Amino acid sequence: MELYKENQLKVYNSLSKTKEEFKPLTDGYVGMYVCGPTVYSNAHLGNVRTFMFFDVVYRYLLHLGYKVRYVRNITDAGHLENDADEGEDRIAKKARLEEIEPMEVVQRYTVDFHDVLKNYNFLPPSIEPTATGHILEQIEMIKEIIEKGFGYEVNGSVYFDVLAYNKENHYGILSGRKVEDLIHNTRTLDGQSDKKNPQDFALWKKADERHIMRWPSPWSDGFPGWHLECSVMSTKYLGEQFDIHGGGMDLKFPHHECEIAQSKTCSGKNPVSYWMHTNMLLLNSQKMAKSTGNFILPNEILSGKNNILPKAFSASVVRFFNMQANYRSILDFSGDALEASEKGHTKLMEAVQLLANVKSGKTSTFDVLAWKKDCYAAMNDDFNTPILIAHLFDAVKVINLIKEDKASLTAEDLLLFTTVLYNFIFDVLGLMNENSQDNSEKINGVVALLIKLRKQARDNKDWALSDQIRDELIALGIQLKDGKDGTTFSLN
RNA sequence: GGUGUCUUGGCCGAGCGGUUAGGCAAUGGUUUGCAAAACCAUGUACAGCGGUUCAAAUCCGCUAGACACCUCCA
Repeated sequence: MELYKENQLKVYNSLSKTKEEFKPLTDGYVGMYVCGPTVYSNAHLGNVRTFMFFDVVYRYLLHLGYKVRYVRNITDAGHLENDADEGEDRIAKKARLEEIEPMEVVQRYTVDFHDVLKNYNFLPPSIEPTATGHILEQIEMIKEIIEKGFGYEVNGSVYFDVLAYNKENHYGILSGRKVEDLIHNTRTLDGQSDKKNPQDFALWKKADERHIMRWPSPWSDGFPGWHLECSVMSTKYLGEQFDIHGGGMDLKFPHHECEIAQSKTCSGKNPVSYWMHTNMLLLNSQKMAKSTGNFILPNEILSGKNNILPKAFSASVVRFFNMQANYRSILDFSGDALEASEKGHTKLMEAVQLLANVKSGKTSTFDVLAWKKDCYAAMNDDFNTPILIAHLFDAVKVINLIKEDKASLTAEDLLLFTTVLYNFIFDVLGLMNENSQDNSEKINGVVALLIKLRKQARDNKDWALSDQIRDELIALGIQLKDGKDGTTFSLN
């Protein structure tokens, strides 16, 4: 039997602002769409926090036995700078600055993005569509919106008529806004707009002569508005209605609001059952953002080449750090916090390694079934990874007690225990045991030899020599650990 | 100005009406030739004020502070 049948997942829905029982539209199948990056620069750690959380959502859904179609787009056109209607296409701007082709920018940062995802052990989504690959579909959708009376053309550009939509619908339903309030509080923009009212957003923008990213359309040579691509691609690959739509909190308004308006205009239905939003990652108590320069790049953490952290950290530690906080909470990034996570991560992984050599006993002193239930309960409760990790440390304690002969598990329990632990650490959380991968055969052999020599010295009470071996190894980053059953080591 | 979220022990961070979250650090102990590492045990909290309740970190109100969105943003 599939695990999802015995695990009732609860999901916090941003739309209802409550935790709801998760019921897919089609039993056993889940459609999930997550707003991906705009590839006009490197994805920073704040961006990655969102993708990392949904990676865990994806992993857990798969673990539960759901068949998941996970769509995460790449925005490679149509994402405008400043005001969505007066600004300049982000990709095109970067290309002009760097004097390269727009698609060269797209390629460079897409490759970088994928490099980061690989380093951080992400599962690839089922489909990773691009905006430029769906210009035709976007034009079709604009036509449909115009036909239904919610889009209008002015000077070659097409806008969505928010006030018309709001008569029968609630524009602002997701972000808790009212159109009337928006009208009062919208800042006056300097550029003259073709729009009927400032809340309207662009579906298609006419490109001026210098604009290099452009496509022909019934209205003008131009490019699609940013909000459109997600409506188009989610509908195309997941249908008019699908289960989960994810993204960062900052996309709630206006991006997701616009998506709802566009999709609902075309299909007449609410497109998404569960809206999930991740909270922001802070650096120096401020939101990480490309525009302010307040950010750190994921690969800079791995290399240690940055001005923020005292040293390099592994991808798995960064994952662990992220998962120790709830995705709906603001998380403050700092070197101290990462270092604390690193130690906890090491403790966890060392216990996992110990587990491989643990022998079963006649009785079980630990209730493995109850523990397993707790682990699932944590994840079933809106993907509560911090609670899951707390339970994983219960397991660490048990493993260490077994090592000290103060606890035991029967063969059957030990197998279950190991399976569940591995499932959650590696399959669901996507952590990696880098330590074991780093130890090459040769290093293992050499250190084993030194341990042997040191043991001989110690047996002869030649403390000077044994301490020399120990101290010089530690200087090289190799930590010897004297235990009851001999000496082991770990690399720092 | 509008809207929303948040303020937990030395630090990070769960909990969201009654039971020890967890990690890091600290203290004591076990272990060790001495150490390191490891393990075991332990403490200090819920921004302030007021209210509801048998019971509040948890619900309500006010005050102070922080952050976010309202304009591109994961």
